[in-house]
Amino acid sequence: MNAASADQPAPRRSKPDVVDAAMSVLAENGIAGLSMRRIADELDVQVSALYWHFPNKQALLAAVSARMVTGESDAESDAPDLTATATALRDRLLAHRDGAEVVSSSLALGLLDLPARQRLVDAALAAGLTDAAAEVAADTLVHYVIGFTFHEQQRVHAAVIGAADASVDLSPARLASPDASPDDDFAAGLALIVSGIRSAAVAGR
Amino acid sequence: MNAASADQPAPRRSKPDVVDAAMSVLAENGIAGLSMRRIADELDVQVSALYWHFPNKQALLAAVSARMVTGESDAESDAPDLTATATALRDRLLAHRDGAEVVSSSLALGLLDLPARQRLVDAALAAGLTDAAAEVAADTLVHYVIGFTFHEQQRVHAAVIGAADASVDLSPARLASPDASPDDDFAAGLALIVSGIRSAAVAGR
DNA sequence: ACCTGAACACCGTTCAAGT
DNA sequence: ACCTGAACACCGTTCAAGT
Repeated sequence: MNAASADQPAPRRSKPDVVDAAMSVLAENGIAGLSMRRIADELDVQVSALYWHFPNKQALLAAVSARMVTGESDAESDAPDLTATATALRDRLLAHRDGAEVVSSSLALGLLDLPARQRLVDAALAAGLTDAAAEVAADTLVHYVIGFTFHEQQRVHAAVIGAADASVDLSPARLASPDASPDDDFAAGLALIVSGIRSAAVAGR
Repeated sequence: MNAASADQPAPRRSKPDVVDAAMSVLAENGIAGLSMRRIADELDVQVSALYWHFPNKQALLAAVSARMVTGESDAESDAPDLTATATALRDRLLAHRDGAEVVSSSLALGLLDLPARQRLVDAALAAGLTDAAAEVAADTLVHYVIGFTFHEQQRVHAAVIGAADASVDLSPARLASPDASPDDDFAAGLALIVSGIRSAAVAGR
């Protein structure tokens, strides 16, 4: 039907095209289904073609991660705020299927720069921390945001698979306060850390 | 040499034997090299034999995780202490190659009970938090410990592979205070959270 | 009860060769 | 510069069959 009549100049793909394809495969299949072959299929290309654009899968994943955590809102936030920046990072991760896991691995491998981290450092400095303490505070918040969101997103996946039974599916925190949502739990834990950071500012004076 | 002369009664393996084999494969090859086939080889058994003992790889990993985080020191600690319990959990994770990653996935899938979490809840209650706040505090600490250690252990791996260059290999915190070790950074972040928890105890009174 | 042997449906990565 | 086609060395899981 289309083999002989095709007169197209054979469309060539760019790096951003590959990232686009990877992100749509991720959205549809999750990180477990994000294979190089599926990405290639999405682009109507052979798997080996991907290796001209990226040296390996991790590098492609790092580019996907950068897309997730980098955006317009970076310049908007005028006054640096710990809670707002941490919450915005969480929202970014939640906006993509398995976002926390993808970002976590790129970050740990040193393949990703997290813009939110610098904003957290600035906010901590503005709160009165020393340079060294501000770095520690930023890393603590980043670990908390990614850890919490990773856990939350993996649980969604586990629920779909049915791997965990109903009793385990409820986190212990939910038993203590049955009305709390993940958002509330996240905010409560975040408030704890931010409060600790404020104390450090006072103590370090 | 040994095929015809073998008179052994064909040794059968138990569940703990499989976990033993998995842990030694993990120690030698890391989580990336922890395959069902390598575990089977370690036991001198066919891969399919593993599926009589465990329904799938995740269940085996959960049993490995439980070994890592459960131990004798659980009953020893008389007075519940937030800092000591969090530090002890970190030490457990560090004691095994890729320990944080293995435990993290089992935990997120709801396949692992973390004894340290209950001890953290108890410590938070003893510090004066409400029931709901103590659960949040425990989860916050668990996320921090696992997130920090996971990041640290992945970086070790990245350094071995040589994936990250030297400039990225140094965390930003290290640039600010060049003498700080991972242990110091961990302790500093932990102190931040514990301080926040103490504030919550005062505020909730 | 515990394990073998063989298969199924996949993986990431490499590489000569084409245009 | 960008991609194909084919191969290499792996995966997790299933299942009939053996003892």
